Amino acid sequence: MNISKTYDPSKAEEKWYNKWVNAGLFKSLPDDREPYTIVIPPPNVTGVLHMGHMLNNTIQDVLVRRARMQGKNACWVPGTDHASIATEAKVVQKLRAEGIKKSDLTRDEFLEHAWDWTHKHGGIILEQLKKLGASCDWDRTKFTMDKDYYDEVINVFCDLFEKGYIYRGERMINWDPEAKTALSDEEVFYKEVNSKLYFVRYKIKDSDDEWIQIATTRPETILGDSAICINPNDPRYKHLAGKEVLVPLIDRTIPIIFDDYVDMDFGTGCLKITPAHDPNDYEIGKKHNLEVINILNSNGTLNENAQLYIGDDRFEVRKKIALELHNTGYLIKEEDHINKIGFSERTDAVIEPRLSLQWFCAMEELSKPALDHVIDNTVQFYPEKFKNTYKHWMENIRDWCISRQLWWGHRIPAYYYGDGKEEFVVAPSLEEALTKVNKNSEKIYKAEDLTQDEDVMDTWFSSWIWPIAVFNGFKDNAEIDYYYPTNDLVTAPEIMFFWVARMIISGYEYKELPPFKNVYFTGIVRDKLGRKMSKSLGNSPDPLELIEKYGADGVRVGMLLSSPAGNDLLFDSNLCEQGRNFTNKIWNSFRLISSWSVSTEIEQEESSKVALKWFKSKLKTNLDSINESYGKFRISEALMSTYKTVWDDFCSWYLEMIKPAYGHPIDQKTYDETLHVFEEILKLVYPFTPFISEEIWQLIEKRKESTFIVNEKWPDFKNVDHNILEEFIIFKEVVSGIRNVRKHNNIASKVLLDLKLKVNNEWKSQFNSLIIKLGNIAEIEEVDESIKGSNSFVVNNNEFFIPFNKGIDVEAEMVKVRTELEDKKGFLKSVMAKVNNEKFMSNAPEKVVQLELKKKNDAESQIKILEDRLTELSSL
RNA sequence: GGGCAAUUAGCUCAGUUGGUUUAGAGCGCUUGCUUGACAGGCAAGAGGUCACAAGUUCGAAUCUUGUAUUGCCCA
Repeated sequence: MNISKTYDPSKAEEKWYNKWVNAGLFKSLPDDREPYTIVIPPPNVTGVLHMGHMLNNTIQDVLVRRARMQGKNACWVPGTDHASIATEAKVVQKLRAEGIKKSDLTRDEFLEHAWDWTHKHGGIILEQLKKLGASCDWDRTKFTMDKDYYDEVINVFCDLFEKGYIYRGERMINWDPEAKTALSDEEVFYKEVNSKLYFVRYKIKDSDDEWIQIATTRPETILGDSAICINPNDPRYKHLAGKEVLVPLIDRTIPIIFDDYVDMDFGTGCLKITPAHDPNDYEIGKKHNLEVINILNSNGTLNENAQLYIGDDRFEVRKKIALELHNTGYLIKEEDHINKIGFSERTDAVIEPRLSLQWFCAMEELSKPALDHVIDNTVQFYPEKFKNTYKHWMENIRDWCISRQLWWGHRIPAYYYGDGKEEFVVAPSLEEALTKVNKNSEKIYKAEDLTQDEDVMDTWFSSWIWPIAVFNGFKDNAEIDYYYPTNDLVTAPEIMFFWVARMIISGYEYKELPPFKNVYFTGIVRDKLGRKMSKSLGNSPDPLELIEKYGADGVRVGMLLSSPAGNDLLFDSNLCEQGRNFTNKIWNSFRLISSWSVSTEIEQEESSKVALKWFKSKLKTNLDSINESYGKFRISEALMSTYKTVWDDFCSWYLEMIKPAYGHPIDQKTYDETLHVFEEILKLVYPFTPFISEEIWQLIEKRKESTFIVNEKWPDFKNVDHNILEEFIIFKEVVSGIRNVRKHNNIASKVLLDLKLKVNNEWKSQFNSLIIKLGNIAEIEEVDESIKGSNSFVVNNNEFFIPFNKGIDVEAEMVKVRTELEDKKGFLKSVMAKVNNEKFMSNAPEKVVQLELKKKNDAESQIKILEDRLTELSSL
């Protein structure tokens, strides 16, 4: 077999992915096996793969592929969400480029464009996931706007309305004047901005020349002022009780009120209250029964209520009014000021607090089980620290504003039959709405008398039922019973509240069970400098280019190498390079094995026998720790153990141990057993590097058509020989000792050496044949006396000598021995400090004391050996 | 401002209820290797008063308190 020197992933990956899919390996149907279920966090339907997806989906694929090998019925459900705001924004943008305004279209026409866009760009991301190797059951691909899914979202809305959770209410909401929609708190991000603090004076009504000074960052809202508020404890203003002031420029009369909400130290201690345009002011306004004067239109321009600057944009007005206040003597001064301002996550527009009639979902009662069952670990978070954050949020949960002033999404099933605020019904369809309306009405309404609410629901109001809806779980069926609760959810902590918490809430509400047992929070993928990867910074590599360059397996390994759960991953393409090198290492180990000619004539060498015995025990202990790491969701730890099993134990030690001399054949027995352990190793690496594992597994022998490595069982070894593992450690030290002697004396590895051994401690000779082989030793001879004029080293208190006919560098050797001696003496000193401490001897557990005594003895005999050696050397 | 984390080698991280030969890994670094699997490699090596200070203890990276710095969440 002619095997290339380096592994080329490009051909293997596409070939095997197609074969896997065609063989239906990723398909899952309920059966009598134990299920293992993951639902994908649905990416935006028109999005493209970014590094966050890469990390997230690699982890899911690793978990799913391993579960499959463990004989579980693994089901990974893929899909996308409709991303209401993001998608609608893109469609609007595209139409605008074509000269079409959204307002020129009817709702249905617009939706047609949106669907066109979705069909054109939708699902690209799922195709990209296939390149990564994602083993999803593609037949189950779900979209939050699929007909059946859509209906379930509507049903949930109606149901929660019936139960009294959903209500319509006036609230101060985050308004995006650009997208003209409400945003949830989570969709607003705050930035520190350099702005100005304007000090403006208001004239006290009916006074000659008495003024009061306020400080504000938003002078344009003066036109909507309803009061001036002062802290009742502020001695400076006590005399103003009961007075009124005039709003500058428009001379509207407003009262002076007192509330200890006001910070006496900020600004002048006088706060202007604009209930329509600030959430805190709104609360104060309610408390003091103030007038609410809304001076802004939905697009951020001023309306008639402002009296001035009608139709001008809020930021324009800020400049103009500042100037006018200055010119008219109202503006006392301006100061530079840094404050935090909310921006829209989607459009980057400055958020405008706005009073508006919205749909809300009351959360307090609904969310109770979701809080309790995370606290009691029914749903287990990895890493656990996120429980705190979760708890904190859930205990202070606020009602969820679920309406969005958009068209792309699930339209709110509320039908209005009159102008009154309460004249509406909620029903899944117009027909049902009509029935409902007419049921309690004297007037008979017709379909055309009803108008449906124009708004759609928050996207998260559709994805919060994802784990149920993907299995059609609102109707009784075998699938939901089998797959639900799902096992693991892998997602980013950023969407813990948006999505994870709400899924748990809906899970308990509709299934009385959690949607998943474990939540694995990944970190955020950042660049080397710790900056979050983003399009605008341009610091994110293109995932597909990475795959092309390093292979999917290489990138998968690279992503996982340094990403412990919940820790941010500082991504560097060096990691992928390391991943690729790893696959190449596996490849070359196979290349080596397959290069051997096999002979049935020759006996198995003793060294190979020992090597196999050791490696099987080693493999078993490694497997145990790998399984343990998986069990704790320490995926990068599992990867590192796997990596070292392959690289260090298998390649660096085992293969070198059994490698036949150049041109010589290997015995049949060793060869067969080696192939066997190699196959086990391929299974171990398979979850991380499925492509190369399959490629090699299929090259090892011609397999039956429809036979794949994934059909193999996850390794399960029995019996560990602990003795041989301990002996190996000593063996390794001896080999290192020999290599060091070679290095320090410039002796080529080809040169055969003699090794003399003076046994001071017991010596088990099991590994002797391997010392000879790996150390390139002619023979090992046990001696009673030290060998003068030779290099030496000590392992486990036994002395090893390598006579070398050129003689040794006495000076260098003495330096070496002295250094070692100093180390040992220092060590002994630290041990003696304990042993001589009576309190230690009497208080510490017997086991610990014994250990310290053993350390003492060992150190003492080592020191003696080294001192003797030094005397010897100096006599030379 | 309130809450929650974190701080261990140049970098990214492990370090189980305090004790297992004076702290481990991967990468990087240094020094040798044109070694018949692999330079995408091999071998050897350097590198840490475990943020700082005090305390508890026979014994502290590990527990307590304080300080500093960083990150996240909330207002």
